[in-house]
Amino acid sequence: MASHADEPNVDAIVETLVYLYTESRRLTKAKAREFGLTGPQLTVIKMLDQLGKLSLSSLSSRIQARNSTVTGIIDRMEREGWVQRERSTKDRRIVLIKLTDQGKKLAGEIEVEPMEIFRDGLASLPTDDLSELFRILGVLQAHVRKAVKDSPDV
Amino acid sequence: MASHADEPNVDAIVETLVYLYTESRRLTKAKAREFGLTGPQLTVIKMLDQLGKLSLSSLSSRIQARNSTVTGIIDRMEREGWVQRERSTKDRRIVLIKLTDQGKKLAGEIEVEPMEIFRDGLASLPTDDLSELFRILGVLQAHVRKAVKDSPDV
DNA sequence: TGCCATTGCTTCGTGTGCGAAGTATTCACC
DNA sequence: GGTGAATACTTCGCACACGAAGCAATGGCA
Repeated sequence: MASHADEPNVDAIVETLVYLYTESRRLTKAKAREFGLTGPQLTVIKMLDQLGKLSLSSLSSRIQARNSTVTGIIDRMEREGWVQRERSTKDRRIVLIKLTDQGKKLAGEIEVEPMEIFRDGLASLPTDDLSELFRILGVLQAHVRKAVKDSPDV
Repeated sequence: MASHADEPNVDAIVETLVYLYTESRRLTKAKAREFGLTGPQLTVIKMLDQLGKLSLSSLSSRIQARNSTVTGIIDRMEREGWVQRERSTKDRRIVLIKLTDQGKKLAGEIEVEPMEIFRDGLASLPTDDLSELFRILGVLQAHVRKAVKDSPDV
């Protein structure tokens, strides 16, 4: 029910956003490769290094992926010996993920951030632009969150 | 060589951007499903409907994917009878992709845009914000393009 | 004209990414 | 305390997504 094609900028903005996301992800992946990691694996290992043990679910929501996706990622990381699954004693449904010693060592050697190129771009912006961007994206996020909530997921 | 963690907004912006992209893609995928399509297939069919015949390469660059990815997408769409491959006579290396009659019919029935939720959010913004966003994203894009050009792809 | 680098596409192997369905566990409520 | 709904995770099948390697066609240049 949206009326499109009334504001030509919209198409350009969407295109730019997709470009920024896709290309940043590609460059991150290429960097991660140098450490024998994939993109998502880099994100996970950094996150565990900073936050310690995390349940699979909280890991999923933090990296914006579904549990079924993260199960696979952790499977492969466990196979490589970087992480370890551990059943929570309080709630035996919960699987906690933690870095192994080898995983911690690897995490320490990595000097790359996920979406690093995009971050660098942001860092080069004047503070005012950063604030504006933060504000506007916030509005957009609220809009999308509402749409997600109202969508037929129930 | 970037100094991170100096501007707390950066992390939040990255997170928001990833959220917007991921969730918009998911919702598009869900909408596309109602027409028996996947997300990328929806994008391709809309594009071909608007632009007519396109080479596989130009299709790839327009949807921000690699040729090897698009080959697979077109394989499946051809299997469903929506598109057709056609060898260019001018340059026999080039494969032109075009909609079949069935594909055109389907394209006409679809009232969804790729990233529609994000577009809707943009449409609800005041014009000034839209311009600001356009400008700032443009700066970021220039930054990333430079990084891509300088990366060891050569 | 001939040769080689380049271009356009496909093939292959691996890793996401997801929904649907399944299992185990916990919770809510009676 | 027992039972059904809810939660946490896994499994499965399918569709991207990509790099590397391969093949065919084209172009550049001697």
